Amino acid sequence: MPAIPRYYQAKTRLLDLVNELPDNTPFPPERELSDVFGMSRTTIRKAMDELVLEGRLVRGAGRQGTAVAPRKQVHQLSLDALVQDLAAREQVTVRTIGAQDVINVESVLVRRDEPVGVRSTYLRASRFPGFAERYDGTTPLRRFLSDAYGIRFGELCPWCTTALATPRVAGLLDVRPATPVLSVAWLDHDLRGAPVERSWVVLRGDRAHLTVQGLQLSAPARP
Amino acid sequence: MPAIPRYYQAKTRLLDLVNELPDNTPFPPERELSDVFGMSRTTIRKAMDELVLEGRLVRGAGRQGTAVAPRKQVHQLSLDALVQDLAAREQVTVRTIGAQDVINVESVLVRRDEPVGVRSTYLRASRFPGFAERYDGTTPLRRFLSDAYGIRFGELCPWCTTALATPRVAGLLDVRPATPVLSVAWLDHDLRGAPVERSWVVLRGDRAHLTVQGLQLSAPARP
DNA sequence: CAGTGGTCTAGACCACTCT
DNA sequence: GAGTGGTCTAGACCACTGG
Repeated sequence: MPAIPRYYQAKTRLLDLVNELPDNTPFPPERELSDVFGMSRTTIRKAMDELVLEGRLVRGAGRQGTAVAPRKQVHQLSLDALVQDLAAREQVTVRTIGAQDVINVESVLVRRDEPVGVRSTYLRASRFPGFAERYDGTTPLRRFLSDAYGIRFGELCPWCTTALATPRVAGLLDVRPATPVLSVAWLDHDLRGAPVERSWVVLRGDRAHLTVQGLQLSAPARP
Repeated sequence: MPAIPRYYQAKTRLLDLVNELPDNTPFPPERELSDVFGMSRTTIRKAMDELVLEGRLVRGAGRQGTAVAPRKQVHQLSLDALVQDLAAREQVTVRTIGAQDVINVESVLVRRDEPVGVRSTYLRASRFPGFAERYDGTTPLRRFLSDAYGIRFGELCPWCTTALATPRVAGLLDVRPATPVLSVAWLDHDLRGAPVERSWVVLRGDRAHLTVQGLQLSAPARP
C-alpha cells in the first residue's frame, strides 16, 4: 500500500478541479471520475465525501448530481447575540418534557433563508409557572425571563466544542447526519448563583462563524 | 433500501455495546462483528467510523485492535489563555517563511502529556527585527512582543468554527486526517489599529473545550 | 506467524429527479 | 426512461503488531 492513499491523491486532484470551476458548476458524475481516474467508485466517493464535509462540493438528490459549492456565505454570529437570544429565529417550539418538570424551548436560527443553527434552552417548569402560555416565542428568551419573572442574571461562562450532528439536528439544519457542527453551551445563573437555564446552540460550521466580542483579557500576570 | 440504513442500525447496536463495556475494553474485531451482524465488513466499518469520530472507540495499529475509548478527559482551555499564549506549550518552532517577510511561531498545546491543540502565529519579520534570535520560545508571545518591541494591543474579536484536520495538523495532534477540529482565529491590532499578528489555534474537539470567561454582554436593547 | 485495522476493487440494487 | 447519488456486498492485498 502506498504511503499516500489513492483516495487522497484523488482528493487532491479533485480539489484542483473544484478550485478552477466557478460556483455551482455541475461536477462530473462519480462513475465518470472513477473511469477517468482509473479508481473504483468507492475510492472516488471517499475523496468526494471529504470535499463535501469541507463544504467544497454539494451533492443533490436524484438527477441533480454534484456541483461546486458556492463560496461559503459565512454568517457571523456573535456569542453575545446567541446567549441573549437575539439571533433571527424561526420554528420556535415550546415543549414540556414529560413529568420531568422541564420546559424546552427550541428554535432554528436562520440567515438569509438558510438554517444555520439550532438553539435549545431548558428551564424548570416549577420555577416559571405558566411559561408555556405566557411566552409568545418572539421575545428574546432572556429578556422575557427578566421581564415576566424578574430574573437577574449573573456571570456566564459558555463553552464551545465540536460534535457530530444527530439525525434530529441534521434534519433541522439540512445536513447529513454525522456532519461536524460547532456546539456552544452555557449555564445561566441568577445573582444568588442558582441555576436558571441551561442552553445549547449547534451551528453549521460551514455556514456560521462564532465571533466573540467584548472579550476581557485578564491583566498580564507580571509585576 | 430501508429508510434506516443498515450501517445506522449497526451503529445503534454497537453504541449499546460500547455503553455497557468498561473503558479500554478490547472491542470485537470488525470481521467478527460483520459475521455476527450478518453485514459486510464495509458496512460495519462505516458504523464504527462514526463511533471513532465521536470518540467512543479507539482504533489501534497492528494487532492492538479496537477498544472502548476511555471517558473523555476534557480539558478546559480558556479563550483568554489561548490568546495570551498562556497555555502549556511544547515543540515551539520559529520559522521564517521564504522571502515573504513572514515569521511563523508554531507550538503544540499539551495537557497531561496529550497533545490537545496547535497554536500558530504569523508576524511581519520587518516589524520585529531579530525576532528569531531574540525569542526564547517559552515567554508568552504576546507578552514578549509587548516587552521587547513595546507593542500595545487594542481590542480583539476572535472567531471560531469547525474544520477538518489537515494531514499536518493531524500528525501533530495524533488523530487521523479529516478529523473534525475546533478552529479559533484572531487578528491582533495595536492601539492605532494596525495589524500586529494573526493567530490560529486548532483544538481536538474530543479532548478540549474552549471556555469564554469575562464575556461582556451588551446591555439589553430596551428603553 | 496469525490477526488486526486500512485500503481498494468490481460489481449490485435502490430512491430519486430531470427530461 | 435514463442517469444520479446512497448504500451494500464479498472478496482482496497491505502494513503493522503481538505472542
